[in-house]
Amino acid sequence: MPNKPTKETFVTEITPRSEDFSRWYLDLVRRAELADYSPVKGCMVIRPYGYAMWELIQQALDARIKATGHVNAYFPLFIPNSLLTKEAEHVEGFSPQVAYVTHAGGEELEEKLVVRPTSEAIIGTMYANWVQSWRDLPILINQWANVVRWEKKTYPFLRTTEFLWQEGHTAHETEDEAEAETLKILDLYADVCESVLAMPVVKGRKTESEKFAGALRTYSIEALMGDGRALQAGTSHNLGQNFAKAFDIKFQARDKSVQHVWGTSWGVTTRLVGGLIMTHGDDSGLVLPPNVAPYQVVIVPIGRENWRETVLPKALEIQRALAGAGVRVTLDERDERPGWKFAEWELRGVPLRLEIGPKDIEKSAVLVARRDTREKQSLAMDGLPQRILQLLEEAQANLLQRARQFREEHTQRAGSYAEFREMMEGRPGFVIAPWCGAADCEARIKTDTQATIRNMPTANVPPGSCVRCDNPAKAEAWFAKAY
RNA sequence: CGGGAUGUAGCGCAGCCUGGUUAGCGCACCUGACUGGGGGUCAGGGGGUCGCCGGUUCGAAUCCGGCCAUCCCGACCA
Repeated sequence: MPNKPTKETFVTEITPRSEDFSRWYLDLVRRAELADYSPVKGCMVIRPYGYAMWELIQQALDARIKATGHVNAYFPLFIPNSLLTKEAEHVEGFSPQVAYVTHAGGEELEEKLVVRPTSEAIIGTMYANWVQSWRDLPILINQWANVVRWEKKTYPFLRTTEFLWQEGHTAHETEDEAEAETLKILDLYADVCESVLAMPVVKGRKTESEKFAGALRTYSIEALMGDGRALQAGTSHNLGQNFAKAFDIKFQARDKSVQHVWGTSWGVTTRLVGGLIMTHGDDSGLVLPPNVAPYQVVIVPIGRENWRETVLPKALEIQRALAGAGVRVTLDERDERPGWKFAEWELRGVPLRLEIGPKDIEKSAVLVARRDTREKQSLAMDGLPQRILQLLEEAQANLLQRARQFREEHTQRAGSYAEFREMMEGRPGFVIAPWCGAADCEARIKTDTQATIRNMPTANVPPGSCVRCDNPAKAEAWFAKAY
């Protein structure tokens, strides 16, 4: 049922966040035209507005990946099945999710092809040909690609059968270098999340049971969504020599010995778009940080029947001035009522709305409404672009600050298991607790509370015993119910 | 893949139990007029193989069977 518009929400047709977070999210994805369901099960269409957000994330990430010495390349979508099966743990981990091509060209293929769920196998195979000497290292390659993982349960952006991502694959001379690379990328991801998406993340190491199939160690960044559930926003893996041994990636070292390379791989996906929605959105719709807003400013002309003659020229002038200052700006000159346009652009999360009407022109001013705070103020036309840039920065900073505060308010420390369970049943969020390191303890906690260890931010061993058993603690773990 | 629910216009739904003219409502959409600083009003209009296949019947959106899809809850995942 459509909701009555109120002063607070202004928007119809979106389930209130507090009423049903999941429906709110799905309504928003559809109404803001970010994505649409497709005829293919589990596969969504990313619509232009949603794709524009992904493109901005790509640009920010790509620039940072290149600035740290990596280069882009492209590897095939299809992988011969025999290659995928070379690394035992890797196959075992991925086989339930793999899609195969068995027929092509009107015939059954001699060897079925895997539609890549990730590219370690094909890239490792190529690296084996490319590496001879320590002088060939490191190899620092990234690719932007689509991958397919057959999922039982799908959800727009957060979990779809086909998704877009970037995957970096590097090969190094030493273990230390590979570990440094793994952590460097983790920092890079965290920086993009915080400075571009205004989405604070917790960096840490994954447990054995949650690590990437075939990796030595997996690190992740974890964000907290508006409903108190955690979202894995990116992963970085130290592959050790596992894939090098499986794919025979060897080099002659400085000391003349022949050794296997040390590998890493790392990725973030279109899931980030979902994370963005769930971090900042409200009952009126999306709230976009300026750095990922396809439009940072929308200009809405206000006026009487002849506004096209009286107001539009001024609006166009402002548009040109802002565009000239590097602002992504659009002018809404559709023949709709202003109030309707306000609601529509709020739904789409545009950070700043400029209202320009006869009254403003008279005062040589313009009315600015902020999406993040809903504050309105009149600004002089003089020096407007500089003031707008300043407001965009303020909005960006405010959103990060607000999200940080939300996370802090939803992060607790548990001393006992009783307390832990109570916290997990009560207000959702992160619970920090000492853990003994045993997989069965971890599994038991999941059965009892649905919470999993998201990651372990430090290598420090906390004093005392495991939150669930009496064994000494080996790590401080961040628990949460996760997407 | 197990348990529950739902498929009727782009979206949200009524009609089904108790079969029977032309399948209806709200929003959205199209045309026109008046409007225009927070989702306006009026008038006119377009849009449906009632998820698919089969059965029962003189007659099926409605009853029966099968299939498919989607959503919610549990086991796997970025």
